[in-house]
Amino acid sequence: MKRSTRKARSFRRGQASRSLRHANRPRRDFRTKQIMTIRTRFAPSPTGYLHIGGVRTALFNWLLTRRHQGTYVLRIEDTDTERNKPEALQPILDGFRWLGIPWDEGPEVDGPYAPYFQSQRFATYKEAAMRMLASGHAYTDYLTKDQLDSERKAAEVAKKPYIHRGPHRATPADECVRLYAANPTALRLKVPEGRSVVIDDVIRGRVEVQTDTIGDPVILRPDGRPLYNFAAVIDDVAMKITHVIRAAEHLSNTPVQVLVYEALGLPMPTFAHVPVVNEPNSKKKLSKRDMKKFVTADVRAKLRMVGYTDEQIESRDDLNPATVAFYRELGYLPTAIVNYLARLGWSLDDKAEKISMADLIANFSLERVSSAPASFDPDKLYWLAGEYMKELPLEEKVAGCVPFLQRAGLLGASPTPAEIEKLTKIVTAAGDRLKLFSDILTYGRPFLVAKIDYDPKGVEKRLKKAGAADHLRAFAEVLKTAEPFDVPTLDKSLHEYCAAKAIKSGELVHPVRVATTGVEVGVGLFDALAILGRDTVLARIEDALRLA
RNA sequence: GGCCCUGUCGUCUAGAGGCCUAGGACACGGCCCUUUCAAGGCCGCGACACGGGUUCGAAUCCCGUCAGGGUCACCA
Repeated sequence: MKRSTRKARSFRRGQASRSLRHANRPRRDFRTKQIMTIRTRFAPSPTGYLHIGGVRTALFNWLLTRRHQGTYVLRIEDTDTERNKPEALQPILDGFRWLGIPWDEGPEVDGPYAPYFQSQRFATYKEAAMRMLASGHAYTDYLTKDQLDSERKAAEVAKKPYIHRGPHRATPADECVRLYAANPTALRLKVPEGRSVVIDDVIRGRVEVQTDTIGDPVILRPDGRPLYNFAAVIDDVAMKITHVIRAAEHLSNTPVQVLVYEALGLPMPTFAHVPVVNEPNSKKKLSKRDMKKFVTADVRAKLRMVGYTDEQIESRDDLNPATVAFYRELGYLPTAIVNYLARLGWSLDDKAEKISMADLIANFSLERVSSAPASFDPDKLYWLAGEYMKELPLEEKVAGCVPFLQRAGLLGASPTPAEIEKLTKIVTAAGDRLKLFSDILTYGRPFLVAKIDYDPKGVEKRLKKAGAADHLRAFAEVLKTAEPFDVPTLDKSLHEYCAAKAIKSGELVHPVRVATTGVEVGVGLFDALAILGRDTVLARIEDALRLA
């Protein structure tokens, strides 16, 4: 078993290098049975938020179709009507649009294989299930939930694996059809005995599973709603999906699906199971459940800074670092998120980290997707966010900051040209310090409030220091006549003052910074003074002297 | 527990029998620059899970062990 897997893997890698070498002729060289256009799909269930791991899977699907001029489908798997809420779809759609991962077919855009909601396709599943019932590939099962549970428990007590086989397995097909017509019930797939199912996975190689280890799964509920393993197959075929690219957690479902393809005599797609995304510094899957545990004190502080109350953080389940919404709320650039996610478990070569969307599209291949799980690294995402922010045009940076300032009450609903001009100066002065749009709240605050708060630590360290007050008073006199009140002049004035008094520039720079901005950390001092303007600077120094 | 998957620096990865004294990136530490913080420059720390084979030669191929993970629903 292990042997065949490893062989398949090295075989796969051999293929990868070949297709890399002939990257200019992908269509011809692409190693699949399909010659026709590639069609992939991402099939979320409406949960109310976009999970970071799901986005990566979707991205891989999307990237493959962009590279090969294929079609990317978004299909909504909402068959579990008890759990899914219709309004829970919008955040997912919004999220993908914001990230720049549009879908060619699916909700709101439709397409030739509509509808793209499984809840609207029940007739199709029913029809297919009836065919399986008639051909003897499925059978009726009247066992109740309680009976099933006790079977399961009995197997557990006996320490035997629970492999369900219903009482009607051996019932002739026409009898099952009659039974169902008279009394509709759950339908199960009749898993063949004593053979194996082989999955030829692009990422994992050859995977072989014995059918005797697979219980007969329900494919249709008594009320006609299909189960995932069944509906997915029917839809993938109906929507002509050529490549099923999904999370590795679905690998163990695949044998069941393969049996459904076989039972219905349907063509099989190429499978690619991408490894799961793990929690930061962990070997555990970044789970959809208990995401609340990622809301650490640090995370909470950031959310509060951008304007969320504790109640909101508590009640909304998308405000945590496992969702896309979280990064959007904090002002991460979507391009950085896409780049980061693409590199998580996939690589272009031995060097590339920052890869543009165009390069991603030009070079993405399933062959270079790692087969081992990858841990999500918030630090690296943060770094990339900064890298992308550096190259964002100034006007776009300013525009990105505006909503954050408005929410914090530092800017009105419709900013005046003068306000935008000032903000542009602040953003310019902030330079590379601005990595996230929300960083403007830190760097911009001293310039946007009428009255600053003085950081007690800064006051203690810089203003109460011996000599600081005297220098501050004397330098304020210099500032009164500095003309023009701009960066070069201020720079020159301060250094001349320090030279004249024979003090190091730091002895004056630090007190002036704390006096005029209230804090020890911020944009360059002369930039700060110039933005504030002479009157404000003098007034704040005067205020500060009362604390010194 | 059964089945399946996976093991290269803390993390993401390069690596396809000799280009490996194992490369890059994030993080971390130090120094430089400097007006604080960023940014930038330089330097450093740091990994082939283990044990057997095969081979002149193994991170790479084979076997085993160990470890981690995924999954075992009338969820998806």
